[in-house]
Amino acid sequence: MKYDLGKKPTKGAQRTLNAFSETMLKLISQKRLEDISVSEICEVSTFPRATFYNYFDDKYDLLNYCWHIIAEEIQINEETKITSHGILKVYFDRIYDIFMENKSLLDKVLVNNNSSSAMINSFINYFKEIIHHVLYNSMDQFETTLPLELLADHIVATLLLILEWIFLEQHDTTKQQAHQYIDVLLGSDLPKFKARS
Amino acid sequence: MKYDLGKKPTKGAQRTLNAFSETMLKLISQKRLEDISVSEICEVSTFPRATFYNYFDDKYDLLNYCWHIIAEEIQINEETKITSHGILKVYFDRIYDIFMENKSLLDKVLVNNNSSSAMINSFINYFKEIIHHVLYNSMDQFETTLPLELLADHIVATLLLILEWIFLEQHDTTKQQAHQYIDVLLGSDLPKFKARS
DNA sequence: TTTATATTTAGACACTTGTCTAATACTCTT
DNA sequence: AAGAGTATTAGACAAGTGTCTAAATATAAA
Repeated sequence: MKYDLGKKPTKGAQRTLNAFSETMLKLISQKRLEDISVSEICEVSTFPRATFYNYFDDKYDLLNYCWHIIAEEIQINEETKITSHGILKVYFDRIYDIFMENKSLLDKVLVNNNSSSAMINSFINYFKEIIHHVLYNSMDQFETTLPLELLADHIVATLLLILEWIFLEQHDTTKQQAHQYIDVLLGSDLPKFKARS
Repeated sequence: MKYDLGKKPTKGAQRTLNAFSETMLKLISQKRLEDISVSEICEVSTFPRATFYNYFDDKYDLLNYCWHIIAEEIQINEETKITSHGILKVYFDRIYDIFMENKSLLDKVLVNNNSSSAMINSFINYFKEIIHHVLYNSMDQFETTLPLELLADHIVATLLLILEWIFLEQHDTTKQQAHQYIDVLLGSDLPKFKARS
């Protein structure tokens, strides 16, 4: 990303960011990511290519920014301190809700991109990263003989696998049913969690 | 892949396939995948670009063929019929051995591509696919309330996660230690397996 | 309102991509 | 050794990529 999201953007910058991300979401609802060029994104957004490259490295970078926009609602942050092993389901539920809110968009995108590994990887990896980040900072809660990083990776991968199963492979599943999947795949007795002190 | 790997290749075709795959492995040991162009691959191989496109769709397709070459030694096939739940470790060990045999190559590749998600995804996804394929055909061995596809995905993802931890994130780990990781992450009592009939 | 700063823009640059053609050369069988 | 079937090749094509300039605009803060 060329543009610094740290500072709060000016009016014009925000307009430009919005235009490009909305165009991208529109285009991936209509055709395969591979068939979308930066030139086309710019034509649809009625911005010149030079402006695109002021903000993004390439179309994948813009795509990542789109996930960022969608995920902004998550509000998982360091303050969400862990009070019980139910925390995993709290994380899971937040992402589940976001995906559910954006289900019609996701479904449209999948019609054209269900076999595009670049698209799927981009999407899954984005959410893996943000969950991994918050989860790893709570890992002192866990009692395990495993390397903490490895355990965190495994938990995150498992949560995302279930979300992928539900939303990308489109197996309608209630939150309750999904919680059962978590219990089975991560151990129904959750032996890896410390007793509360 | 433009070329049909089903039929056995002629002498010339084999020579060409070898030249391109050897060049690719050489180049990814030297620089980032993103910085390698089809033109460069062709210059190093002293083949014209037209020949490249006779065989491959693009550089990612060639990369996939490279993993195919490396994985050919695996010899996991349908005949390897499952006799006990130890089968998971059999699969794991085969890939572990292949990665170990190619460790010096992997290490060189990672120097330049440790942050290239295209490279890592290509590598991991290739091996996920081949393990998934053989594993899914043995899933009647498992006793579970989960959808079989989901359980298979989870097992494969977990095995690959451990291999990624060892070989890509380069935490030296013995096969025995890795087996312990499998036991813990997939359930030390392996409750998901049917009793033998 | 002015000014410093940030953003947008047109156009040019060298380079890469994937496809196509038609001529040439190889190599496998018989 | 001849012919059928494969494989290689040069070069051209339209399109896309990412970078760079320098001028023109827009914006935020004093």
